[in-house]
Amino acid sequence: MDALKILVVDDESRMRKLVKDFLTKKNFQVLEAGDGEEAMDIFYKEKDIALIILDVMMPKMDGWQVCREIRKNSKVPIIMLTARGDERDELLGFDLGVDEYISKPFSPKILVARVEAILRRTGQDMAQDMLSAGGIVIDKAAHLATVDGKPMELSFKEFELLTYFLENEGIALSREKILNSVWNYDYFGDARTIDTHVKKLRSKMGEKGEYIKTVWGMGYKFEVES
Amino acid sequence: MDALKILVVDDESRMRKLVKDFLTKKNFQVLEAGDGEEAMDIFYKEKDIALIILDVMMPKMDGWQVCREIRKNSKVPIIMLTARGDERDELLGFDLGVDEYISKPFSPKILVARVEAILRRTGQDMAQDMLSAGGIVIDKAAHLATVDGKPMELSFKEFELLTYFLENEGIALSREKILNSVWNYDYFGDARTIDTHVKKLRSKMGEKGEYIKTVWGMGYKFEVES
DNA sequence: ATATTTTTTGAATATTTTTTCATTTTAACC
DNA sequence: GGTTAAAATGAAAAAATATTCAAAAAATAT
Repeated sequence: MDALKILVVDDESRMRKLVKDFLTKKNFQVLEAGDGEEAMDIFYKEKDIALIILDVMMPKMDGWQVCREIRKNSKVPIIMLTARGDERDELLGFDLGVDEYISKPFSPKILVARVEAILRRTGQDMAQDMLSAGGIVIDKAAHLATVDGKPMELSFKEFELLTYFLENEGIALSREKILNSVWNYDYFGDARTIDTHVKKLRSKMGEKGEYIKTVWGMGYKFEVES
Repeated sequence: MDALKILVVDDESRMRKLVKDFLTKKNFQVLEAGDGEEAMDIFYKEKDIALIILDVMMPKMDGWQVCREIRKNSKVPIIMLTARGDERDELLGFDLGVDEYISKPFSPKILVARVEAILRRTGQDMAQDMLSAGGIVIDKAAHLATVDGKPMELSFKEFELLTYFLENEGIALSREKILNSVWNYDYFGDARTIDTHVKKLRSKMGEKGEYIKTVWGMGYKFEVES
């Protein structure tokens, strides 16, 4: 999984470094720009910037201008760094499509929290780990599986197994293959243990348990209808 | 600390619901009135309304009348919802002591921004860093958490942990992840220490302790209901 | 310094999951 | 149909994991 790119725009290099340090620690890739023009350059060159942190006060092209310019082409989330208590700014900003404000001075912790919250909200985070087929939905982030909207109470292994099935919809999977993927590769117990798990899965899935089909002399296959 | 009360007056219930939804999310308590008379009733009955959002066009008693009536006794901030581009209205309104205009149709985001700006301006603010879910409210600024309005006595770590849970509502969190976020990333103690904190949190949260769910073989998840 | 509170640790206990295994049922083939 | 191999089932043992408690250690306040 690649790190998400965050562009930090501020004329003070110390501030950039501070923010960068904290975001880097959280496994983001941080790009820096010292002024608005540079920011635009980088933004257009790099195709996949996930979020921009923008200081309002900058020489040449200020934060608002940069924001306006970017909004012409992109909906990338923008966090503005403002001086404390300037609500006029905020009003202006919300019209421009700013996602969040953080007033200086701020704690890096808050910054990081907001960044993560926004990325989560805009669904860019963790690649929206969702899977679905035939009314069964798997939300990896929540570690939750539902049938027709109703949550199933699955154990860890059951969840993993069902996920593996969904990821390989329509493909016949040998017990060996399942064992190697869902269990550890060095596992060496009885292959029949899979049968038991399949049994439980099927029963917890109700009538949709039929989607897990037995492939005789071979293993199992997840398939919706036919 | 109690949520601030906002009175929304509009004859269209759909509009009221829309506004209510957004404000509720930001942790305001929203009261609704379908016409001017009802609005006056509620305003006099409830002593501490922090702000009123008032539609101009209403049957019986229109927005102006309501505004005039309220201004006889109170300086509570008033936001008027007007049809687009009716400047005559605005002129009239400023004489009457209207604090802000928002012309329909508006984006709820803007509405929320204005509301918060006004409350900040009039010093009633405190909305800042609030989080809430399922009757649990966290005021980061005050470092205070409440269940159904009743404050919980949380230690520092407990507070941080609960905050982290709220910030990641619905997401399964591994112990490792929790450790890295709530504790320092270089912390290297026993992961069981989380369990102990969870236990205490749950007990202090009363029956809502159930919202912190155990994700077997994985960690914990904060989730309301279901 | 001393007292108090918070945080962490470690071990006992409880719970849940996973695996095993014997038995029954099912499918494929003659 | 009868035979055989494979899969489904159910119950129970084994393993893994979570909860709880009490006490030690650390941090804070007095």
